[in-house]
Amino acid sequence: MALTFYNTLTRALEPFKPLQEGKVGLYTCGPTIYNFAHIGNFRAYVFEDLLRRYLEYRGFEVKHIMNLTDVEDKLIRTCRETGQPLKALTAKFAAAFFEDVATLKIKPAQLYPAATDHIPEMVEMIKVLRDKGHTYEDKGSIYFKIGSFPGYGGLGHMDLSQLQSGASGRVDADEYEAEEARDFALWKAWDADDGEVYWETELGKGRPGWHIECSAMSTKYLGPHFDIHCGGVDNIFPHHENEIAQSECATGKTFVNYWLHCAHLVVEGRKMSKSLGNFFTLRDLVGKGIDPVAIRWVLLATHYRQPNNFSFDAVEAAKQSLNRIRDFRIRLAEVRGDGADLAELCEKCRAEFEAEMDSDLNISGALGAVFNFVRDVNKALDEGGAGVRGAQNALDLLDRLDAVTGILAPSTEEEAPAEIMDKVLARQQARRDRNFAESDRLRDEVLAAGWVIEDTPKGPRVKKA
RNA sequence: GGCGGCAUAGCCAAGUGGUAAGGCAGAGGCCUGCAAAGCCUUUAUACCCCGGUUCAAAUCCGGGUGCCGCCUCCA
Repeated sequence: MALTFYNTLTRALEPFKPLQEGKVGLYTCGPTIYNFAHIGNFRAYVFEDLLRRYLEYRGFEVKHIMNLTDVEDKLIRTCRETGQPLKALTAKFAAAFFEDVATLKIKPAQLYPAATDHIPEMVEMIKVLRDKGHTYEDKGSIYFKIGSFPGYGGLGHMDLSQLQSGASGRVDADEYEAEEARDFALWKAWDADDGEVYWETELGKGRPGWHIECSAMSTKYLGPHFDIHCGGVDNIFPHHENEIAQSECATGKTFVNYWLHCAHLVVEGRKMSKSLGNFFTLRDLVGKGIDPVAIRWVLLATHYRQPNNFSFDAVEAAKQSLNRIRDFRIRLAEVRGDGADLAELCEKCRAEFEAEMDSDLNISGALGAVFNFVRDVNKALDEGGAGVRGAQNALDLLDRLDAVTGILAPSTEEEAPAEIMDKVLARQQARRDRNFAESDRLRDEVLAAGWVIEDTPKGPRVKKA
């Protein structure tokens, strides 16, 4: 079965065909680094990570570019209010973002180009658009005339005549300077509020609009026409719509073949908002002692086009699921002797996993296949029907699937400290003496210290509680 | 006002015309000195509501209700 993606452009499932055999150009809209990213943002980045990892699993060489938006209204306001230079502010949050990416085991993109490092590229593209008659100037700012691009509205399937100016409440329409409210800024002329944030260019003194950065940088690093562009559904209109307009008008080429967008995340069934008290950054959650891999699990385990309901019950369930996988791996690692090689079970799991993932990254179905595998192999182990080779085959398969999901790795927990192990040994002696009151007392002590004892035929196993 | 998405057990979540995957939690059993882990069995007369199409619908159509999103810089 062929790898298939749902393309926002056509609103249909399409077999994936890269422009170049075996290679994929992937551009994903990254964060605006004016604050710590929240878990809703990471839902998108985790989805993109899954996409990228699965493409690599499928043998594609993926060139993944994620931009960092480091000049924008909120940033400029903060600079003005705090007196900090723009770069100092963005450097701090960029560093925080990369820490968070590592925490969630997101595979880093090959490149994270920042908007402010690509002003010349943006100026160049705006000049081309100007020369081709797609722009107009007003009070020093340059706007893109959407009426000059016949395909405008194709991605969002928007009927332009129905657009209500300012309906989102995000802008003050009265202050808007474009000829038509639907037109968008390519270049914004400097005004006093911008303070020190400006560039002197052939277009005048000012700063770029938001949309142009993605067009300029994706073209620079992936070429004018590339394979996949991702983002959250909120990016469909206007951001991606505008990117298409700019890029296709500037280069005369098709911009992107496949547009993939993920649905939003809600928390406890409600839109995440500070007033509801359900707004979380990754740091907030890790600070509560939640295993980051459990967070990754919750963000990942819902199909990307479904709304994801992040709840603490779901985190708890994910944590238990993780334990199940980790315990399973421990059990496999302890297998000794000859026995079945489990080749059939491994092959069945692999085939089901791939079939589900091929189908527009159906991760829920794919994880279902993994859990069926865990159950079937556990059963084989119970019946003494598996040997070292089988266990190794199973572990190898989990490693391969972990390369895709990032949630099937062994526990990285440390060994229990010596004083705990002393108590474990003392408990063993008490058990041999059939002094169960003492052995249970020692087990409770060990548990109180944060370690769980599981007795196995080969002796006690000690795990972090 | 316009447009789009979603609604499946206590919770999370697949399935999108042929009779409800999987996980977590719960119940019973096996194993264990007792536990834990694991295994087995079990847990939705049925998929938001009301109509309709069909031999057959969670799945298609129409109408509701609720939630989420977009309609100029939010993943």
